[in-house]
Amino acid sequence: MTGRRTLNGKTAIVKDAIMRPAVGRVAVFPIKRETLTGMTADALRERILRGDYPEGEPLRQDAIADEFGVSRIPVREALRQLEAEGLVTFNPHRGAVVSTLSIQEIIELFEVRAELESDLIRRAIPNMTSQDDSRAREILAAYDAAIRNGEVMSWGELNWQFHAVLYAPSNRLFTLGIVNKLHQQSDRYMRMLLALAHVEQRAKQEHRDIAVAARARDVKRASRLMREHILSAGRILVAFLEEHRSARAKKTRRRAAP
Amino acid sequence: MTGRRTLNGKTAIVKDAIMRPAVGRVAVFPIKRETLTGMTADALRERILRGDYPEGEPLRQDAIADEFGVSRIPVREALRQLEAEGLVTFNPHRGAVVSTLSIQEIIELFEVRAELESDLIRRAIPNMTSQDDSRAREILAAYDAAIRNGEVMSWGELNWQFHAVLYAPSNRLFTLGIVNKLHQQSDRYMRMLLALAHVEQRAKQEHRDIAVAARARDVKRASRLMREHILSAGRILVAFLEEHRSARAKKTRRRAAP
DNA sequence: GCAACGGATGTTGGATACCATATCCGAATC
DNA sequence: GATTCGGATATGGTATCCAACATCCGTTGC
Repeated sequence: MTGRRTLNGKTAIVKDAIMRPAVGRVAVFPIKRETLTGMTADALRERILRGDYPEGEPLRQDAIADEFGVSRIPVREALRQLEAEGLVTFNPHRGAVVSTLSIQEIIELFEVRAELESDLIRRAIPNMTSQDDSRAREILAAYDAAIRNGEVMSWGELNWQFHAVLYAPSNRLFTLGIVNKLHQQSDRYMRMLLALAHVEQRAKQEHRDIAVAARARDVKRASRLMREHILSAGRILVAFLEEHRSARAKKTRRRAAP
Repeated sequence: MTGRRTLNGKTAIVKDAIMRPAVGRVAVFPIKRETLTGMTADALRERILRGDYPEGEPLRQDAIADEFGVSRIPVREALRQLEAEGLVTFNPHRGAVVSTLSIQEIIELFEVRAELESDLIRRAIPNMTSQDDSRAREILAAYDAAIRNGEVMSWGELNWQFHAVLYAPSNRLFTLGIVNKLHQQSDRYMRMLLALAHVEQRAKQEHRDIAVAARARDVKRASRLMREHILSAGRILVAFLEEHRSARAKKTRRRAAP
């Protein structure tokens, strides 16, 4: 066996399963040969993005290594990687914690996104085909279905896919990589206010409007709508966080000095 | 002794030296307590940015660990960090190499910079004070002196400082962090064509023009000049690289089949 | 009563030794 | 000439050990 089994039913990152066709048979499909470091990084990233590890949560190397059934080395390397992605913060000799963005940083995050993404869709629309249109429509449908069924989990992924489909015809992979990282950060926070129904409905309508403008190849309108879509989402999130954080700060103070 | 001595006169990252005042004396200044991983990452980053390690150069863990007088662990973590910064590329089981940006990626790099930095200076100018003006003037003077003395080494740092001083009044640290990383990548390539005198002179004049517009608090003009400054630098670099790379490709082909 | 001191304790940062495996390279083979 | 078959070599990873550091907590001293 290649993989490493957990001792007591914990998570475990398995290498097996995929790479075991029938006996004596040759594995035709290119087997996914990732390193443990990469898999650990992926697993941790997903947990952070899904909110399993909330803001400020300390990430103990031993515990994570234990849970995944690996040694501390790949865990540490994965954490370093996530640090450079902005998802994790290292305090020397005190370990890593899930990073916290200040209100100011979140404001900037959405404004940078607005800048880059309105530019991306502007460059993408001239290259769009009817295939892109129907692809966007499909994703929107899946998006709506997910909302109706209350699948909060898949929201982030579908939201990114919708944006990515609109930007893809720009053929700008480098920029898309940057924007993808920014999306990860913003989605991590957006998930917090998905419960608020009017936010979902609003985003859904804005997405629909953008798709229509793109289908009409209306560059200016689509670009403007995208910018406004991002900026308004940012404003709503910031308002929510300001209330949320000030409330939590009060509670902390009260607990500290009762 | 805290530090680790090299065995045979190699580079060595020293922890000592700084943290040893006179005997019995207390270290007043906050001693720089970085981890070896961090120091290794810094050292490697600088070497890559300075061009000591050229594009595509394989980065052997053992060799680096040896040269710095550390074990492989901090080296591997440092490399992971640099990977996420885009300076290094990992090929599973084949090791890390200094990353190479394609022409397309470099085009995008400069266009993203143009987008973000013209926006930054636009937001910064309303907050500028005469102190910022003189600070910019100082850096420009140092920049000129460096060019006159042919100090290619300090060019990248001074160039970034000039840009950073102009953007600082915007109070947008998050965006500045992104832009800083982009600058690192672009400076790495710009250094290649610093020998071309007309490029230096041109950049110098453009910087001067931008500084004048900023001093006049002319938002639109400064923003436009900055955008053009970045885009024209990008165009020159791309032209140079296209020639350079096609020439090298020919030579490689010839050597491969003589 | 309260601040300062001085251990416990636990975690990180790092070294070292060791191993399995993937990749590369050259020689032998067909 | 193309292919196959071994070594070399470097990476990815484990296990174990240790020093430095942060933090908590009880004690001391004022």
